[in-house]
Amino acid sequence: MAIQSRADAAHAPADRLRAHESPCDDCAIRETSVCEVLEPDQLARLRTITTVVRLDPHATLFQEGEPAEHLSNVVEGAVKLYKLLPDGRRQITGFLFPGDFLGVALNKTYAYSAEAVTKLRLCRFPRQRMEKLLHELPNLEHRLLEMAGNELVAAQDQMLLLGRKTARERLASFLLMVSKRAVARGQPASPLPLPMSRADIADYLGLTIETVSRTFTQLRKDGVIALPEQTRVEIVKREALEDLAEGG
Amino acid sequence: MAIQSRADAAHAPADRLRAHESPCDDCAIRETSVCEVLEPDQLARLRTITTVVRLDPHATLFQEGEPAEHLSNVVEGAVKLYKLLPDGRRQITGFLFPGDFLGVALNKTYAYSAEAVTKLRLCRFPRQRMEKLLHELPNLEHRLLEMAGNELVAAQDQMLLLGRKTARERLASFLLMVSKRAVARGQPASPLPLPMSRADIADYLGLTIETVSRTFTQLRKDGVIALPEQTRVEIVKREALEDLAEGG
DNA sequence: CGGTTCATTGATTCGCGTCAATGCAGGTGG
DNA sequence: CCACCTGCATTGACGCGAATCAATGAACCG
Repeated sequence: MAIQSRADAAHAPADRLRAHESPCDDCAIRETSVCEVLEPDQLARLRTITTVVRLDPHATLFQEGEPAEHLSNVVEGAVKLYKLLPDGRRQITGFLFPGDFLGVALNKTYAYSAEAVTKLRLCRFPRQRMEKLLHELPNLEHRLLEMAGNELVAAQDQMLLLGRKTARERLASFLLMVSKRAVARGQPASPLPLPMSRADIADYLGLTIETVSRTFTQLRKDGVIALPEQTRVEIVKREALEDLAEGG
Repeated sequence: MAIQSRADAAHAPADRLRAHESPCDDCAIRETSVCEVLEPDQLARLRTITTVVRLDPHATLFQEGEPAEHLSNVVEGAVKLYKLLPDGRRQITGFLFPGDFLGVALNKTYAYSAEAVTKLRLCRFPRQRMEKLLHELPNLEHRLLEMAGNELVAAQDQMLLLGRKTARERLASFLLMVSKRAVARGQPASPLPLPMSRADIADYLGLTIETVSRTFTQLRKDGVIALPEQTRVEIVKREALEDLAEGG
């Protein structure tokens, strides 16, 4: 698992300008991200510490254990977060999509590694300056606490999935999660683009590639989903999928 | 799984007085809980919305989906948090010990059920009044965000455990977690009281009672731990246990 | 068009779950 | 004080769901 390119590479300096030039007004994720709670003047202050960063697929944003220098807001693309065991076993703890915030926990070191799944555009904030800003903008801090709460709820759902659900139930839950988040971003619930590989899905669900593949095939044969392409799923019987996801 | 007694039962009214009478000065968990960041006058304000609650083992604090009326601080005893699937499969998402805070997420409804593992003493706060207080005491809100961050890190560790670790590795991780938290509370790292049942441990680790029991026996035969009683574990070879927990 | 990467499918294995029996401690009543 | 019950925990025999090992297929790309 080689580090392919770093967030602080070539693009960043050029893009910092861009953050100042183009106001956030025409930002697609404006109303779903952290920024939503900010008044225009507060937003302007946030923008002064913002760097827009672009990354290619497979680029490493940071690795577990490194000092946490930046927080980020995903503007475009998808990110995966994961933890590794020394022998290489991997658990993906989450996927981030546009509007998601990277680093709500505000820890001094990263608790997980992060890698670009697709081409990526981020708004990046230096952690120290962001924390200073938090002290001055209580509504921003409040918003962060709210987002942390949402993440905790999602984490608990994922524990239930990993500890107690079957392979079928896991995949059903996963597809519904991706679908719901697509809707939250104003995209159709189906057909659903799946930017991540089968290996990523497997490592997110605590399964193997083979089991994920077999389970996709099963669900397709059962008429619950369709797979027009490998990276696209159509949810045919949403209710059946929901029953499955809840163990019904 | 019957509801045996509720938090708002007999004890509460009598104990509310107690919260006013006895100051927090001689509280054993004062310096490890939320309260640690509060100035004396702030603490006094928190105390005005505090009710001390005592509960017996197996008492239900609240159930998943109920409106979240209270937040609590565990003063004495242990709590388990869990989620259920419709068919009864259960995943325990966490154990709380003295000093731990119940409800950092600040959600409108409880995302999990909570039940007393042992005799329990809690400081309980009405959520609405607590949120109002948060707006007035930014340091309290900041502390809550910090605690939410810690919970998120723990949740991610647990996902790695549930998704990728073997039964031996899970039990090793569990024992070390309990041990570390005992130390954090100023108690010895070993021998370790295990107030929860084998069923609770199983549901926390995504295993069955039988597998937990067999794995305990294994670790005992390997000389890594000793089990002087069912509810007490001695960590004999801590390093071996740590290697195991990390997949070594 | 060969090479590379990823997904699918099949055959087999294996760790943990399930089912069942036994052990063991604490509580209760005769 | 002991017989009995009851609720865990332990141990054993067996089965199953997902992992592993292996082969094939399909898309992409220089």
